[in-house]
Amino acid sequence: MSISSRFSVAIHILCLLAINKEKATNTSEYLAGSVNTNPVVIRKVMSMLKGAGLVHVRAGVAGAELAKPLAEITLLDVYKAVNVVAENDLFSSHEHPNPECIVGRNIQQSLTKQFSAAQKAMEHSLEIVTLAEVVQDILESDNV
Amino acid sequence: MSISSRFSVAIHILCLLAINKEKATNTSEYLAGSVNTNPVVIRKVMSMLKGAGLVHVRAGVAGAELAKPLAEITLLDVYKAVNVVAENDLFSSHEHPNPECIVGRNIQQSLTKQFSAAQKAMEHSLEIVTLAEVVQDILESDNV
DNA sequence: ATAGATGTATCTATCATGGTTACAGGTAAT
DNA sequence: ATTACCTGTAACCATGATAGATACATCTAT
Repeated sequence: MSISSRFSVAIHILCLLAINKEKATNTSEYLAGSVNTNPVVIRKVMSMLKGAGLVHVRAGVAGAELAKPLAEITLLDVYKAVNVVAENDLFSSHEHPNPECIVGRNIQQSLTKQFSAAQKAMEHSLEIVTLAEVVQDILESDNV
Repeated sequence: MSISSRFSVAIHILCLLAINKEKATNTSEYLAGSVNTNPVVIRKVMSMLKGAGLVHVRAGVAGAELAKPLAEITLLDVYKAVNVVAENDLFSSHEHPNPECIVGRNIQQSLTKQFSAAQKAMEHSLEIVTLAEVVQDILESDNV
């Protein structure tokens, strides 16, 4: 299993919006060309980013733009926007363990605790990085 | 997406092996009854746990037992044993972004860095918990 | 030899993913 | 207002992972 590439696509899009300032050229087709996918895939992701208030897009008018400064968008914001992992659902548990067994009737509570902690640790790691850092990374790599 | 319940099943099995000391009764059928699944599912998981050196099982002979003390088995050990997430593959990235775009040709390197950090944070959270704690949790919950 | 267990191969239904086509509806420019 | 071009979305498809199930080979203790 793997977390959907919708997340990486979303990051890609947002970075590109930040770098390419000419709003009107940021069409779903242009973005699809950079990501190397279908324009509809881009529009679906864009729709989620719009719903989360990260971008401004208008039906019928070419181009999208960031709704916030780069430094105010964390990777966690993007991750939540594109809904790749549901709340407390990074790990799945077997359902309906046998309540007549001591392990069966108590393990879920314990698993939930540990799984939730692990998921939070991962999400916190995403929370401390902003898109500003990612863009800077990209610019620096390109200058080498 | 969600990480396979093979992981939670594996934890369940190991806890049960620790609690039910009568080795001979720990057959795949008995374990399946507690987990509430098919005995073959149990045997598949058991096969992976055996490969990782966490349990002793012998073909043809009923029952399994832990190969190590509970306190020496971390959740990370189990997670790796059942192979639910490949190395550096918790997050998937879109492949073949456009190398003619500055974002396209540099983002993967940056994503890999961030994704790998997030995955490590999650795995570290699993590493600091041993099965001994989970079993204790189970016993305590049951005594309330 | 037999009974009962593990080890696996194989098949199935189900579901998420990513890509695609098709089209409805919005907007701006002529 | 017509046109050209864009976004928004529904619908469909191929693919791959998952969890369950059947079937059977193989092993071991009695």
